[in-house]
Amino acid sequence: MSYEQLKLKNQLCHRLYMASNSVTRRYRPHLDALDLTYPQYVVMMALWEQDNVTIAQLRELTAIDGGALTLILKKMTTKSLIRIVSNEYDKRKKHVKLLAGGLDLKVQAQHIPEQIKCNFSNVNEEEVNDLIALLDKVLVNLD
Amino acid sequence: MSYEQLKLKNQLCHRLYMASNSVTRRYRPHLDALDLTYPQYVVMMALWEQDNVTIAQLRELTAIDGGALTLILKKMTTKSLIRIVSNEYDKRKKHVKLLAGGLDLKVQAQHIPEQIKCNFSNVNEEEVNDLIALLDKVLVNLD
DNA sequence: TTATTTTACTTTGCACACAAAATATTTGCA
DNA sequence: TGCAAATATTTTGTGTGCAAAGTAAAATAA
Repeated sequence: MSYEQLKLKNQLCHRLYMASNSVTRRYRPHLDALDLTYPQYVVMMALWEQDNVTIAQLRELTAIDGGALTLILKKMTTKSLIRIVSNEYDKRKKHVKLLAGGLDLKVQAQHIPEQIKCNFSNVNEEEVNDLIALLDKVLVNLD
Repeated sequence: MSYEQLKLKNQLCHRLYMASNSVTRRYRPHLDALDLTYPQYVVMMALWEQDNVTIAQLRELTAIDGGALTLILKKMTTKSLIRIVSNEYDKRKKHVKLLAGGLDLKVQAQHIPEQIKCNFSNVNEEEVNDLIALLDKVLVNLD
């Protein structure tokens, strides 16, 4: 009956918590320049890949909570990055469309990924891929 | 000039974001039973390992933001889990001490780790260890 | 000693993350 | 047709995460 399993050093979840917060924090200076928060950046990346998706699809793609997404999209609308359009045939559904300002940001954002990689000097390309693969395995069983 | 790097599937950070949120969400039902949030649980784990630490040490151990930690400790004090005591020789420093209620929770919490592992049927013990090792490598360069 | 700087912690303001309740439509069934 | 169940999104309330400003005490410099 050792409480070994309760020690912080054995908690995968705490590692994920620290890593997620730490890495996201590294994005901040880059995203400040675009006047975006990290979740807003995630929404933008989703839209740059596929424009005119419904809010439900965006939730699926980004894994951002629905309630939070409403606020995030509202702010992005205020910044004229996107436009929300109700579906003509099913008024419950709403589509999110990029505006010119949102499209332009893609050009400014294109170098962020490689700049972020500089923060990972301690892990090589292969390890990043291993990490992504393992996280994807973890994510299979979760939501 | 492909925008390949901006695609969500290539973002380590988004994986960390999703994994951290998803895994933490899995703790919720278990922690609700103890009337703890996840960050509060992290603080408890730290204290169960080492009692009577300063708030600065707790910040170091848990990687929880200082401002947030003040609120978290306030709530834990209200629940009579801990007690905050000013250092006699340096009144800037404060020590966090477990109360009986906080100690008792350890017994109730001891089976949470193995119950959580049931959510990771898709990854084996070795993969969890690999994941932890890789995350630790990532964390070396961050804060 | 007194003034300045540093250290430890708290407060404030904003942006999520989340569960649960509310709202508005649409679908499916009697 | 009419109405209950399902779907899509928003709202509400609580709890962080974080940067920046504020406060108080201790260490250091002048």
